[in-house]
Amino acid sequence: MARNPDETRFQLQRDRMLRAAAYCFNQKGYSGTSLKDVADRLSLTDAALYYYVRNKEELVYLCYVRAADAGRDAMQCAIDEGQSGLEQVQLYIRYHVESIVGENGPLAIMSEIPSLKPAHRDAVLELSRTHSARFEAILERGIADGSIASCDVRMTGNAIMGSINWIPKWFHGDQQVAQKILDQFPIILSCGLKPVPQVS
Amino acid sequence: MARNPDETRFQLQRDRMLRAAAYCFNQKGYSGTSLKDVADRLSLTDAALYYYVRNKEELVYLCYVRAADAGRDAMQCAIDEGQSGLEQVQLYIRYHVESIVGENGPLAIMSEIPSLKPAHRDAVLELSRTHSARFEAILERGIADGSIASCDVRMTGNAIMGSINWIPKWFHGDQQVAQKILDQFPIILSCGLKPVPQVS
DNA sequence: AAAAAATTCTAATCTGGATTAAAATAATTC
DNA sequence: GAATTATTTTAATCCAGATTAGAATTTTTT
Repeated sequence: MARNPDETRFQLQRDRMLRAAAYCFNQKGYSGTSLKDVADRLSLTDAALYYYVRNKEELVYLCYVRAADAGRDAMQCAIDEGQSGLEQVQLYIRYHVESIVGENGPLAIMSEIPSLKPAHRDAVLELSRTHSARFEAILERGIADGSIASCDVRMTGNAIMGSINWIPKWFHGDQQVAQKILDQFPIILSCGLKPVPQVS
Repeated sequence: MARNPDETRFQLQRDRMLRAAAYCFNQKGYSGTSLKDVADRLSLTDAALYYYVRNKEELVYLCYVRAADAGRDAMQCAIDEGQSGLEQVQLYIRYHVESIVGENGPLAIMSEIPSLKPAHRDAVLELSRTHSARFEAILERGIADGSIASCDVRMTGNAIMGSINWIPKWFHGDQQVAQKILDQFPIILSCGLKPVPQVS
């Protein structure tokens, strides 16, 4: 009966589940969280989860796809809105961080890609590679347009993304902190990129 | 008979074990690596590992302590050798990265602290907190001596350390890459700190 | 409000991989 | 080179936590 397939009860509940799972995985690690832990956060029984996912492996997989989607969306917005390459980098950082610490719930840190089954693992790796490549393309665009100093885009990309990816390890929901991250990270991670900084 | 307790056969073999375990954990994730995986890398039986550690939990714990020690040593050298705060930051990054990608083997990424048993978890968290605090102290020293621009040291610390901590996720032993990381990371992560960069 | 479909629960089973016990081998000491 | 100690193996056991089957409940449809 739902107009939009994303509004269906099933989809909504499943999404709640993915957020609960992401929270647990980030907090207690993959092996440290049982399906019961996830179920408890939803006031459900562990067995109920199987109505939404085939098994734990698929739960992880879906968490990762969800995280990858958020990253992709953040980058797309940044590309659409930013003028220079530098601006796009800064916007991307802001938007991605926003989705990590913001209200659409925690995003799972992709710590366990290798334990996914081959098909899922390959899919996630593909998303991950594409994402990196697109980020490096932004950096190159910035170098071309002069907004970013010449640099090794592969290493620079890894450095910046690493910083972002690590956030869930130390951020635990405090909104004061969330605001600080949001304010500081785009500056910290990008001001080193400016070829001719302000002398002020 | 060994002069130095660190030279004893037992100690050496255990250290090999920790490196093998760190490699597996970083590569395949905690849950994804069985004790057999670790044992295989050493041409041993899984049961033989129990001669060196009480159980898997302790194996993880020791990996983390080892990683923490490396970080601590890197920072101590940096503090001893660097003049300005900025220089200390750059040296720390270089030394720490060196121990991550260098020959004293992979260092375990601390992804599973929460699944350690309380006593171990607390010990590792303590090491971790101390490390962060010392790094922030360096940043503050740099701000005081003018080599580092005023900034939120907590966030800046998290950003830089996150970048470093994430390296094992994408570095898999290629020594070409190792050299690049070593060359680039200190620059990427610190040049944004300079209050008055060179105009060149 | 009965029937159908969707969702959740109870109560098992099932299992991979951790762990243990005891025996076998290798290294060291005397 | 016999005795002692250190290291590794073989061959079970053991168990937390994933998974399943089927019943119970709740929601939706007609």
